Amino acid sequence: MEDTPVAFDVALDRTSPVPLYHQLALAIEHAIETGVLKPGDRLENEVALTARLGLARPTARQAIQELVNRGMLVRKRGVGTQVVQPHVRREARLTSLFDDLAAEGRVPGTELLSLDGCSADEVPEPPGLPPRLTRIRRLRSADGVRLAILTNYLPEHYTVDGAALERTGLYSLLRAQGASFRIAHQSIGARLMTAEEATLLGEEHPAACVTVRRSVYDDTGAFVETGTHVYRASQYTVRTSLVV
Amino acid sequence: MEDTPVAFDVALDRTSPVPLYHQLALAIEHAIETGVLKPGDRLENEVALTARLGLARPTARQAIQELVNRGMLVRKRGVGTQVVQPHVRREARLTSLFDDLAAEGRVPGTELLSLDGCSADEVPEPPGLPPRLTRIRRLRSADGVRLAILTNYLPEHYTVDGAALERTGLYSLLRAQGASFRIAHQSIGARLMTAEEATLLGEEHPAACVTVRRSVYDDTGAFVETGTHVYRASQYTVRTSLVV
DNA sequence: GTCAATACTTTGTCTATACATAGTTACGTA
DNA sequence: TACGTAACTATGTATAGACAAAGTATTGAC
Repeated sequence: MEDTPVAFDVALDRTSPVPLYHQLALAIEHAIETGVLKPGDRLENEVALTARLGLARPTARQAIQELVNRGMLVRKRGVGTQVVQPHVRREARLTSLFDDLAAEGRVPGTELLSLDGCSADEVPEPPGLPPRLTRIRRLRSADGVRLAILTNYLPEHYTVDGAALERTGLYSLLRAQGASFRIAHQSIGARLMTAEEATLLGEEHPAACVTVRRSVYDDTGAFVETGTHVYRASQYTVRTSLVV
Repeated sequence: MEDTPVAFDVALDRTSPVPLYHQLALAIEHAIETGVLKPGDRLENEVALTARLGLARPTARQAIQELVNRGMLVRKRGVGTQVVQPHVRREARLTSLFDDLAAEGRVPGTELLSLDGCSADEVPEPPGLPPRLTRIRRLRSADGVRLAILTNYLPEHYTVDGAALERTGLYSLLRAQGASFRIAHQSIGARLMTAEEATLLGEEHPAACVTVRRSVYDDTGAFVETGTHVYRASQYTVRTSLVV
C-alpha cells in the first residue's frame, strides 16, 4: 500500500509546566479525536517527526508510548506507527456511579439509608482492614428511577457528611480529603433479590440483581474503601475494558 | 524514618536477546515475590542502582516504569521508589474461562451444543462485524458441575474444529491460528434464567444468571471475537482489576 | 523553642547519539 | 517466473550527561 504518513499540527510551549512529551501526546490525541488522524493512518516516522518539531527522539517516543499504552496507537518495528480503530478506545478511570450517571446526562439521586460505624469482622471480604469502619448505606436512583443499594465501608479517619452525600458522589468527597485511588479489585456476580431489596428498589419478586464488591487502594497500596453494591439487573450493566 | 534502601541481587546477561531493562524488571519482580523486597521497602535510588549494575539511568528507569505501570512499585520525587502492598498485584490478562478453571486446578469440561454459521444481523452488539460469522454454542462445566452456556461469534476465516473445542479453550485455538488479543470490552449484567437455560444448567426456576457480553479486538483494532455468555450466578463471579 | 530559609536527596524531563533488529521492497540470478 | 539476497525503512535498545523540581532534613535567626 502506498499510504503516506499523515502530518498533524502541534503547538509546543516550552515555557509551559506541562512536559513536552505530554503536550505532544495531547496533540496526537486531539488529532485523532478531530479526525485529522483517522484509524489506520500512519504517523510520520519518529525521526521525521522529531526533526519537524525540534524534539529529541526519546521525547517523542515517550509521547507515542503514552498513547500506545492507552490503546490508541500501535507500533510495529520496520513498519511504523498507526492509529487503531476507534472502538477500542479505553476508559480506564475509576469512577463513581454518581459521576457516570451525571456524565450520561442523567440526574442522579441519593437517599441516605443509614450512616454508622461497624467493626471489621462485619465486613467479609478484603483481609487486613482497620478494626473500626464507617458504614454508609445509600439508595441511588437515576432520573427518579431507583437503581441500586450501595453499602460502603471506609476507615474512620475520613469525615463523612450525610448531607453532602446526598448532593455528590462518595468518591469526590474522599478525593477532597486527599484520598487517591490507584487500584481497584471488583468481583461481579448475581443472585435473586431478597424481599427487602426488592421492596426498596421497587421490583416484583422474583427479580435478579447484579452484585458488585469493590475494594479500592491508593498509591501506596493502602486501603481506601470497600463496598458491596446491589443493582437492579433490569436497569444496569457493568462495563469494563481490558488492554493487554 | 531511618529506612535504608534495600539492595537485591541482579544477574544481567548482555548477550541475552532479552532487553536489559526487562531483565532488571524481572529481577526486581523476583525480589519482591521472594520477599527480598518487602512491601514498604525503599529501592536504591536510581543513580546508585545504575552505578552498581553498570547501566545507564534511562535503562533502569524503563525497568522501574514497567513495574510502576503494573502497580508493583510507587515512585515519589524527592523520596524514592517503594514496593507497594502485595494485595494490589494486578492480573491484566485476557483469559478464557477454560484456562482460568485449569489454573485453579479444576477440571474443565465442554459439551458442544452447536456449531454453525450465521449472519451478522443475528448478533446484536458490536457494530461493524463481517457479514457472515461462525457461531459456537458450548456448555461448560467444572469438576462435573455445569457452569455456563457460552455463545461465541467469530469471522469465518478461522477454522474451528469441534473435537478440539471439547479438549481446549477457544482462545488457544485462535491463538494457534495467529490471532492476537489486545483489547476487550465487557458488559456484565444479570437477569433471570429462561426455562431452557435453567434446564441446561440444572437450576431450579426461578434462578439468576450472570450475563457477559465480550468483544475482543487485536493489535490493530480489528475484530477477533464476540460472545454472549450465561453463567450460573450460584457458581460464578467475574473478577476484574483496574489500575489508574 | 519556633519557624523560615537553605542545602540535600531523589525522581522528572530533555537532549544527542549509536547501533540492533524486524518488516518490506527491490533486485538480480538461476 | 521463482526465489534468495540485499538494500532500505522504521522502531527497539542502550549510553552519557545536564538541568529542573518536589520532598525532606538541616541550619540559623529571632
